[in-house]
Amino acid sequence: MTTSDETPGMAEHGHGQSRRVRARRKEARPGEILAAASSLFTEKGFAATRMDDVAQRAGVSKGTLYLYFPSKEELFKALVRTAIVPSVDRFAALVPAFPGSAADLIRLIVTTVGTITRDPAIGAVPKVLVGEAGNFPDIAKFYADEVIGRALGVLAAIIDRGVASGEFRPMLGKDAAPLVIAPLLLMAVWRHSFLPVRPDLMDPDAVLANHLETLLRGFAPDATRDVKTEEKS
Amino acid sequence: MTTSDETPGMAEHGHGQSRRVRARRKEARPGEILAAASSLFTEKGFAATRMDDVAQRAGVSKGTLYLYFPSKEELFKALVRTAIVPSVDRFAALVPAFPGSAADLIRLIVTTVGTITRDPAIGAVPKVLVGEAGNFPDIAKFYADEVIGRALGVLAAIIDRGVASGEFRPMLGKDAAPLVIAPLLLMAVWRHSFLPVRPDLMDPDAVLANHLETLLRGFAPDATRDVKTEEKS
Amino acid sequence: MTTSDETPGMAEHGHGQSRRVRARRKEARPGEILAAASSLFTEKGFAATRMDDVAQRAGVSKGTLYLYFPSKEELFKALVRTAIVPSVDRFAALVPAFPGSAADLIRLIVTTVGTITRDPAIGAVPKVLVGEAGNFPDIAKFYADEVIGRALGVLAAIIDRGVASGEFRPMLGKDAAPLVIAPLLLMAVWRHSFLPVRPDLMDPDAVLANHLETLLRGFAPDATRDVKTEEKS
Amino acid sequence: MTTSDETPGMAEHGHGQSRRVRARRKEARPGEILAAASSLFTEKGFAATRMDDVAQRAGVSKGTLYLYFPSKEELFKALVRTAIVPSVDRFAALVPAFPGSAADLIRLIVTTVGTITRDPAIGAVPKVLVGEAGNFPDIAKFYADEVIGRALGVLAAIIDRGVASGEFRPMLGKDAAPLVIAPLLLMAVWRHSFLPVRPDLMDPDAVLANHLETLLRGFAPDATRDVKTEEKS
DNA sequence: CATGAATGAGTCTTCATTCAT
DNA sequence: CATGAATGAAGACTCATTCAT
Repeated sequence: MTTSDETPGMAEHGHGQSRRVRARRKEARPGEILAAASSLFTEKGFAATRMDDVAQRAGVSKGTLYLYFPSKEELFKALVRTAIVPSVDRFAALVPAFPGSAADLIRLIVTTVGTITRDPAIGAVPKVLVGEAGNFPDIAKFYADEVIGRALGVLAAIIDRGVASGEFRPMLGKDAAPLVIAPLLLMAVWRHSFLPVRPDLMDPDAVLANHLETLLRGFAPDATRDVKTEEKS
Repeated sequence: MTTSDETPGMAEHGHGQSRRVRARRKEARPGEILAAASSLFTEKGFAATRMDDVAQRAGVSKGTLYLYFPSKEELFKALVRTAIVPSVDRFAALVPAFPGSAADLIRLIVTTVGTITRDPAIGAVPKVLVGEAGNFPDIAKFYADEVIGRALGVLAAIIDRGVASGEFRPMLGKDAAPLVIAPLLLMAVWRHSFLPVRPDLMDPDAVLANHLETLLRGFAPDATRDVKTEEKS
Repeated sequence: MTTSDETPGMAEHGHGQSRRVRARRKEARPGEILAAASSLFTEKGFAATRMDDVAQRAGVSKGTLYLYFPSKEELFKALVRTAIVPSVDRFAALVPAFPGSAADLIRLIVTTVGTITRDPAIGAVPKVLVGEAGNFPDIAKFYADEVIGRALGVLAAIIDRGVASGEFRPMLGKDAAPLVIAPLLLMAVWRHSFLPVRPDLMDPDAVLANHLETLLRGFAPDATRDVKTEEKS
Repeated sequence: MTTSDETPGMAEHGHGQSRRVRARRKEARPGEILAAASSLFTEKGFAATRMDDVAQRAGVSKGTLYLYFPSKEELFKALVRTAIVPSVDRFAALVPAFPGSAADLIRLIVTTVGTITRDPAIGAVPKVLVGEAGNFPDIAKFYADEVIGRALGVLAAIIDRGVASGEFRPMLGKDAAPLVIAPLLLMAVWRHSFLPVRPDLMDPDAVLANHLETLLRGFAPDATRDVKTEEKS
């Protein structure tokens, strides 16, 4: 807020070059800090991460942190905003224009998200949120609204579309959407929390492959098959 | 407020009686403390829970905590031990003796665990572990070994049995087991972290019902059907 | 608040003595802390006094401070409350019952307050308030209401009484009351701020003696008076 | 908000003109900074005023402050020097040449100073000094020497002159001089610290009028005097 | 001369842990 | 065994001061 880039074009006239260098640095700072914060929040959790550590890893002093983010909590919120929201936006934009079937779209989403969660800077967020949501209800609210709500909405719409076209068996998209992402989240969390100590227990890639297979088979309509054993749960 | 001085006048009557009460209390203490710790860890996370709060909710003094648990971390480990491990044991014992089909067994497990995760004292643990695993690798290891490893092992065995008997389509139990619990964990976390702020986004019961339906349909073998569109993902 | 002395009489039965000692210490703590805070606020001002210093001078640890006062500001408020308000109460109670003339009463008050302001623990307060009133409007309000307002009210009542009885020349007590205390405040501040560096500039006792003389002469009515009652104070 | 970029386009016209403006500005800078510092010290006290705020209110950058004043403390010293000392000089010069009586001179001084203390830039100084004298003994010393000592000296000389001429009753000017300024200081402080929160408690003008009346009556000699010259101020 | 980004020492406050009673 | 007053290390945040541009 105080760091608004006022009159950005003006400086070009005089010693524009020197300004340029400064400006580039100044503009890069928030990103560097966010990257440092992301990796530390992932490793240690929100509460256990000290601002000193963030500063050190970002290569700046403690005071500089507060030049760009007014508090630790705001730093985390900014992380959520910059790391997650754009991804959701991308997918939301994808849906209406997608040419293929609903199953293909789900396949695409699961595969892509599965890849994204490998990025520590992104996988961190769900992990931290799970741990800290109770302490910071406004963060939880923000995340629930901006990320989860919209992501589930997009998925539910896809599923409902598949149901309407007869591609999927009858069900409510709202009740099925969480099933699509549940294993993705589990894998993201797993990678960050348990894979380091027990790499043998789970092979994320094999699990995700099986997830897609099982999910789409499970969504398929009855057709003329005789697999009508499972009625009510 | 929570620290109601229950039965304050009782002890005055006689030593025998008061001692009885004392003794009974004394044995109950660890359990009361664990219960208090569990609910607080759930609500606020491990780092944000103060020993003061635990003492208050347990109705004892802060010093008493340290009579039973040498540190906050040990308190948490004890919580994991007492709250989770027995449940896993119970299920592990169930598997070999179970008379029904593999699908029935999975149905039983999912339903039962789904109910269990409603108990805040138990739902807490995964949530806290996710958030704190990075800080306390030995806890993560302990939990990965004692709980996750064994739980997944049990599930994998069931699935492999179902595959062997032709009840399920060919797959590795190891790769499928996580799919059984992923939505269960998601619901447990959801209940604790986001349900309070966005109760409209998800109906846990409906999701779990759909989970069971989708999962078992997805596990079913091909039979003589023509749903052979999904080969490799 | 959390330190409520519940069931204070009960302990007498058992090891009452040991409790006694503890209790005495615990009860003395707030006073010791207030005394330390008072002297430090006097010497250095509110903002420049570190809680570390207060703790050290009070002979306790930093944490102990927060056991009794939830913040630095509350510590200061408590100081105002305990150091000043009772004195004002004492004088307010004095006025209606006083047998002598209005002049005698003013003489008594000025002399007594003059003595009181020698006590560093009390002289501190006006000094600090002057410096910090702008930062802590609620403290200023509290002090203006509880101390200044009431003190001026008492003095104004005395003066109005003197005017009514013909002992003083016609004037409004409200406009004259501040004149009574102005030199007292000046002396209090002087003692704390400038006496140490320039002890020669002013002799507080001689000034106060002259103040009394000048004030009561100045209050005397015109007329054919022989107001030679006030000799030396 | 206070930092309005006044005349932003002016400099673009020509170098000669812009340089003029610059030069004029440059000379005005110290005064602008001092004015900003004065108003802020008044409002918030010395310690609670940030150099950021001073810079902003003065309309310059933080770095510029240090171009003119090497430190916060020196800034304050300069404030004392420029705001107060000249006033005292003016009065000191007045005394020997004054044609009227001692009472008239005191009347003049009290009235003038009473007006001056309305200027926030000047009323600030005593207020701040009171609060900070303990922290900055050299400031206190400087102020006690340069301002208080000389002011009291001037007043004492006037009073001694009045005593010598029989206009005043016998007394030491040194002991009476503080009485002249005590209510003035009280009013100055009052205006800054308490008038905002309790405007009803005191009417500074009425009090000062009564002060003059009471003081001069109180200074008058006993005897068969007819010093009934002073009616209303 | 002027700027404002960067610094880091210093301060308030919290909380796990200890120990005299 | 139980208590709770006391401790002090640690962390978030502020702000006077510096210096490259």
